Amino acid sequence: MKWKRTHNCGALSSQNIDQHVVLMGWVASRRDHGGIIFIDLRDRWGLTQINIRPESAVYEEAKKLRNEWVVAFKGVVESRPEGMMNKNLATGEIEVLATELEVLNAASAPPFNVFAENVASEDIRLKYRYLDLRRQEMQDNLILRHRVAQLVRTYFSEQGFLEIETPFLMKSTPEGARDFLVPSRLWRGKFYALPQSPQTYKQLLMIAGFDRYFQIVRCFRDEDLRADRQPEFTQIDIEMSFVDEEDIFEIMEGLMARVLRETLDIEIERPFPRISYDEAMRQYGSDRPDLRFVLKLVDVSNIVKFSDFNILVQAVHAGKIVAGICAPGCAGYSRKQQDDLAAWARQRGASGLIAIKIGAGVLEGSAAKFFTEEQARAMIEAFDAREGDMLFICGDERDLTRQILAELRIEMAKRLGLIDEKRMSLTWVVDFPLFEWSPERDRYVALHHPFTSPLPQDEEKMTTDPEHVRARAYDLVLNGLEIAGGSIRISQQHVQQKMFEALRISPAEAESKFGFLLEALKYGAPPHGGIAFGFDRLIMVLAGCQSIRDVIAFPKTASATSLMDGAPSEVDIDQLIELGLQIKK
RNA sequence: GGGGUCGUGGUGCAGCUGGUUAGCACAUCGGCCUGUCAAGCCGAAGGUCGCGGGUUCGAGCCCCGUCGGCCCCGCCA
Repeated sequence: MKWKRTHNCGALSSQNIDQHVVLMGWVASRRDHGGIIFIDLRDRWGLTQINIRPESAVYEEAKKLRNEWVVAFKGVVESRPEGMMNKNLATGEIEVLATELEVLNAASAPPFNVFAENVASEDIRLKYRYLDLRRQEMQDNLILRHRVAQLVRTYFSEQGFLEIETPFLMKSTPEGARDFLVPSRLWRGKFYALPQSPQTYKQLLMIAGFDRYFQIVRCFRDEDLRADRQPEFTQIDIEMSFVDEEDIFEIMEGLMARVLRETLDIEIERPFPRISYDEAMRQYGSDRPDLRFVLKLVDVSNIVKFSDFNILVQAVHAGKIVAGICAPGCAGYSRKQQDDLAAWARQRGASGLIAIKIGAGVLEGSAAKFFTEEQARAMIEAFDAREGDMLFICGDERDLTRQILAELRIEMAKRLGLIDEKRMSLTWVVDFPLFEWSPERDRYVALHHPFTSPLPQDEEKMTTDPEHVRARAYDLVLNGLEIAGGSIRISQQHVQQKMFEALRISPAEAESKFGFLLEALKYGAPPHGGIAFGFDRLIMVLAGCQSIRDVIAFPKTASATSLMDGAPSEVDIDQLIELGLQIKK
């Protein structure tokens, strides 16, 4: 490198005309006219056009340049001729007339074009991730990610929070997701676990008196992947002392308002709406409803059960529910379209999907005959349906019905264009159940985690009626995506013990797994609670991406491998021996 | 663990109900061209269709298996 860079590729403008500059970067595009040659020089900050004239000393060498070569140009900033300015380019008013050129590194022809609109398939992109990351879109995503991370740090610091690091090598926790294990060399046969979240540590930090903690921290869960799930992902982890739900909501709403303002220039209304878990399930069939559109589920069991619609009457008598959604303007759906939707529903386990057209104040179609005039009116009223709408009705077990209608609700919203893509809809979902029955484990498990406080008025039901105990737990839902979740924690040891009892974790087991926390709770634990944001998911939404892989520099594939470096891989036998491990095939 | 979908020159795609030399664009290489901005024009090289097996006179196309990408269910306190 012969020279010092004076400017980056996005810095120059007509302010710099006549200045002598040195630019360094990658060749994004070469336009050789036989005489004059134009090079678009690219770096993180932008693109600057280099002009190489036939009479230039570097002309012959410049002819050899190819895409993605790394080069340095010395030259003079000139105004582009009248009519040759490029308004799409920040540096479009100027160009650099090259006087000297140094090839810093020639490059092989890249496996895909970095500077093109056609994006390579994802496996190729992942294999050559360092090239994929050169693309503008990926650069923008990671720059956005950085900006939000900085915002988060600034915001919480201003609010009196401390960023404190917690261990990555920790004790394996039995509840929840599968742990990634790390074998101990010094303690043969023993293992560390990578944290699924710093949950217990942040509670201990509250007990230690730090009062307000946050951390942007990596978490690890050995579960199957999805578009919004990676085996390692990043959380904004937060915990606060001497607070209740309101305090936490206020701080988090402040954070979201600021992030949305400073990234997307969106002013969000506060306080955010709240909906109970029960209501969410009833009205939307989901604990993370997308509220960018309405389209509520309506339970019509009480109307249908008096009709002559035998299948549905029987369903209600069998303890199932009959519910549906009203798809606006869909009365024109053909027989085939209806059948396809029914097949779609059956594929998801429904016994069927009944379509009922709405006429002028009456029901139409083959199902209409089962309803009296009065029942028909009641149906129309329940759905707030209008002429030309179509009801889609499902009659199955409560949870299944809701689940299918929840999916149908989203599917229809997409088809009918009911979703305003620009809108950011934030909602708190509150009053989650504390427990959930696990058929596999034949016991109750914590829906959130075993340190979640019950609602005080439900506390006595913990052992007698676990099903109906509500938790002081809350999720923040953004456009149908769970982006944060948290709870007020148990800060009293006797409640914590009751929790383990309800989960059928024996005192001995509780002692061995969580003894340190139980012990800590004895020594003056302040009331505390917190929340954690899925940082990748948040960035994904802000960036308008469909997958968190696009906002993570080096993500894994859906089968948890890294196509670039080949992880996971087999290891040297000596490494295994040292750890006292033997592979069983 | 299960379901779906995709897999064709370096890259992105096309390839009709199976039928002769597998097309197109970009990239690559060579030539021409002094104002482009994803430059243009002319030309060349480059694939046996992820892999294995089967059906057939004949398979990129059909069937089975397998590997890989992606999406979903289960799973994810």
